[in-house]
Amino acid sequence: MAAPNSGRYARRTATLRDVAALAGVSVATASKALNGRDQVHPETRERVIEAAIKISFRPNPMAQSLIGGRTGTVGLLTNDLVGRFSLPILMGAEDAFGAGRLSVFLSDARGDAIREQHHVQAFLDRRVDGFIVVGSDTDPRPSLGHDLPVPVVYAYGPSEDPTDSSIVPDNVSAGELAAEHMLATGRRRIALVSGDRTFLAARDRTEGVVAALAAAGTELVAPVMYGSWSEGWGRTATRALLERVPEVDGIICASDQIARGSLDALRELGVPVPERVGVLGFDNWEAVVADSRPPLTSIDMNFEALGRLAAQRLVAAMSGERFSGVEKRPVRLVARASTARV
Amino acid sequence: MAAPNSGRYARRTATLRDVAALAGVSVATASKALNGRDQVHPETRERVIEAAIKISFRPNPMAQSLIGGRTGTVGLLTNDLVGRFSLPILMGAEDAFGAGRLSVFLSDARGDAIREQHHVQAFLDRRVDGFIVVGSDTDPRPSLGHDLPVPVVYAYGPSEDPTDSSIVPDNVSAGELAAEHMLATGRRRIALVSGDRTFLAARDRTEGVVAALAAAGTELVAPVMYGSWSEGWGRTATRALLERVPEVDGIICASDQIARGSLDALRELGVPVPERVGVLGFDNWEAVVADSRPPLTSIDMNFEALGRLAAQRLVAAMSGERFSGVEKRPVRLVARASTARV
DNA sequence: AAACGAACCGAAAAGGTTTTCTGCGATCGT
DNA sequence: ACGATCGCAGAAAACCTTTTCGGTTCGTTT
Repeated sequence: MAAPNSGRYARRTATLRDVAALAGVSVATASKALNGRDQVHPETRERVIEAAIKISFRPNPMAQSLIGGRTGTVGLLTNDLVGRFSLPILMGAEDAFGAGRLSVFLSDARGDAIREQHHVQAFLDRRVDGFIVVGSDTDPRPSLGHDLPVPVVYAYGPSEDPTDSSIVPDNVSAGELAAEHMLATGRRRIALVSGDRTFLAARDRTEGVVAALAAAGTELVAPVMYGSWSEGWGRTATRALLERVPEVDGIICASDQIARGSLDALRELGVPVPERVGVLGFDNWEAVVADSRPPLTSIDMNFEALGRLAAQRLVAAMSGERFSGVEKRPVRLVARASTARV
Repeated sequence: MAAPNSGRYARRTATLRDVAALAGVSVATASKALNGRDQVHPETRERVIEAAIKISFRPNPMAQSLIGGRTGTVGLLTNDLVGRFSLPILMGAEDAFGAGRLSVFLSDARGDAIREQHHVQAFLDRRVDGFIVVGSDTDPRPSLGHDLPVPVVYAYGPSEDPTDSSIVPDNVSAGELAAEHMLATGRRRIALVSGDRTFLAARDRTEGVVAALAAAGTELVAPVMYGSWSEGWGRTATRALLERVPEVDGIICASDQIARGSLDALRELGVPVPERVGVLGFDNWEAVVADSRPPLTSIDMNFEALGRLAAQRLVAAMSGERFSGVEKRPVRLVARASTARV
C-alpha cells in the first residue's frame, strides 16, 4: 500500500548566470564559450566549461526555443491500438532523431478522427516542429491538411492527398517476394489465402503474387480466397482449398495469423509441412511466428526502417526541402522451416 | 517516389501582443482577461477573448514554462520491446493526463541500463515535470535514484527501492482469481503449468493459486510445473501432465501463450475442452486469446487502469504529496469458452 | 609616436507570457 | 465637500538564453 508523505522537489537548476558568475565572466561570454562560438579566449572558454560541468549546467530548452523559434520536438500520432505497427515505427523514428536533438511527443488517437484533430491541436499548441502520423493499416487516410505551420510525414498508412509525403511498405513487392520464394523452394502449385479484400494490403499482396507467378510463366492453382485476417479464416480456407485442389504444394497466406490457422488445419489433416505443402505468412510477427509448428517463414515489413526513414524525411522537410508522394519501401523475407526445400 | 520540392513553412503564430493590440488593451490586461483573473472589466474581457479567437491565439508554452518553472510535460520511459504492456499503460496515462494539460514524451530504453540513463538525462534536460518508468516484467528493477529533481512513478515493474512509488498488477490475487474460477466452474483436480520460475510473476501467480486452493480445502493435483513462457512449453507440460495425472480437470497456465500450447496439446490428445478439462491463461492478450480453440478464459492485468493510476499518482506527487511503496492493483477475469461450466 | 587592426569581453535587446505594483478615475461614507 | 475605497488598466520586472554590437586592451605597422 502506498502512503502519502510530505515531500519537496524544489531544487533550482543551475542557470547560465550561475555558470558565468562562477567563471567570472558575463552570461554573454559564457553562452559563447559553451556554444563553440569564436570571439572567446581559449583559456576563458576552458574556465567556463569547467564551471558548467561543476554545477552541472544544462541549458533551458524553453529559453532556447523562445529565441530560436524551434522547439526540437515532434509529435507522433498513432492510431494503432495494438501497437503492432506503431511501436517499431516509433523506435525507428526515435533512433533517427535521437542522435540529433529531437524529442518525441506521443499520443494515440485510437482511430477516432475528432480525437485526432484534438491531438493535432494539442501538439501545435506545444509548438512541435513536425508530425509523424502512423496509420492503423496501409489504406490511404484523410490528410491532416496543408494549413499546418509544420511539415507532416505519414507512415504505414499514407495520406489520401498525393502532395503529402507518405512512407509505406511495398506490399506488391512483398507479394512478389513471397511467390518467388515459393518457386525457389521448388513449389509449383501455389495458392493464395488472402485477408479482408477491403484492405489495400490484401489486394496489393495479391497483385504481387499474381505478377510474380505470371513472370515465371505460371499462375495460382486456385482463385484467390479472400476472408478475414484471422486464424479461423486460415483454417477454413485451407480445408476448403485442400478439398478442391488436393495437389496444392504451396500456400501463401496474407498474414501470419492466417498462416497460423493454415498450419493448424494442415496438421489436423495430416499434411506434412514443409514436405508436402509449404506455408508462408506476412508481417513476421514474432509472437505468432516463433511458436508455430513448424516455425513460419514470413515477410517482414521493416517497420523500424520505415520509422527511421519517416524521421529522416521529416527532418529534411523541417529544414526546407519538401517531399511529396507515396514512397514504397522494400520488405524482406525471413525464411524458416515452414517453406524449407525438401 | 518522393520528389523534393522547394517549400516554406513560415507562418508567425499570433502572440499575446497581437491580441492586445487588436483588443486595444495592454498585454497585461489581455493576459489577465484570458486567464480568468479578476481586475478586468467584463466588457474588456469579452473584447479580448473575441480578439484571441479571431486570430486564433494560442499561448506559447515555452514562455509560460519559463515563468512558471513547470513545463507541463512528463517523460514516459519504457523497456518493453514488444509493446504488449507499455502501450496500454501509455494509453491509460495519456487518458489521465489528457484532460489536464500534460503531454507525454516517450522513449524506449530497450532494456539497456545505460541507454536508460541517457534518456533520463535527455528528459531532465527537457525539464519534464515527472517520470513514469514502465518495466518489461514485474520483477523489481533498479531505482532511478532519489537525486532527481522531479517525482518518478514505476509502473508494471516496481522499483527495488521501497521508498519509491510503484504500481503493479496484483499477481497473487490473479492466481487466486484463477483458482477460484476453476473451482466455481466445478473443477476439483487442478494443475498449474507455470512459466519461467525466475520471474516473480510466475512465483506470485503460483502463490495465489495455491493459497486459494488451500482456502477451499484442496490442493494442486500435481506439483507446479515451471518452464518457459512459450506455447512449446505449454504443449510439453500438458502432455506430461496428462500422462502422469490423467484425471486432471482444470489446467491453469501462467500465460496465454502457455495456455495456447496447452489447448493445442489437449486437442491433439482428443481431450475435449471445456468438457473434460478447463483451461485458463493470464494476460488476456487479444491476439492470442481470441483465435484460440476454444476461446481462452484469461486474467486481464488491467494495464490501462495501471497507466491511469500511475499518471494520477504522478500528478499528485508533482503537487507535493509523496507516495512510496508498491501498490498492487486488482486484476479481472475474462471468462470465455475454455472454462465454461459443463 | 600615432594610428590601426585584431582579439576578446560585456551590455542590451529579443523572444512571449505572467505577476506585481502603481496609477487613475469614480464611487462611497460622513 | 473631503478623504477613503474601489474597480480597472497599464508599466515593468521576471523567467533564461542567444546574438548583435559597441568598447577595451593589446600588439603591430608606418
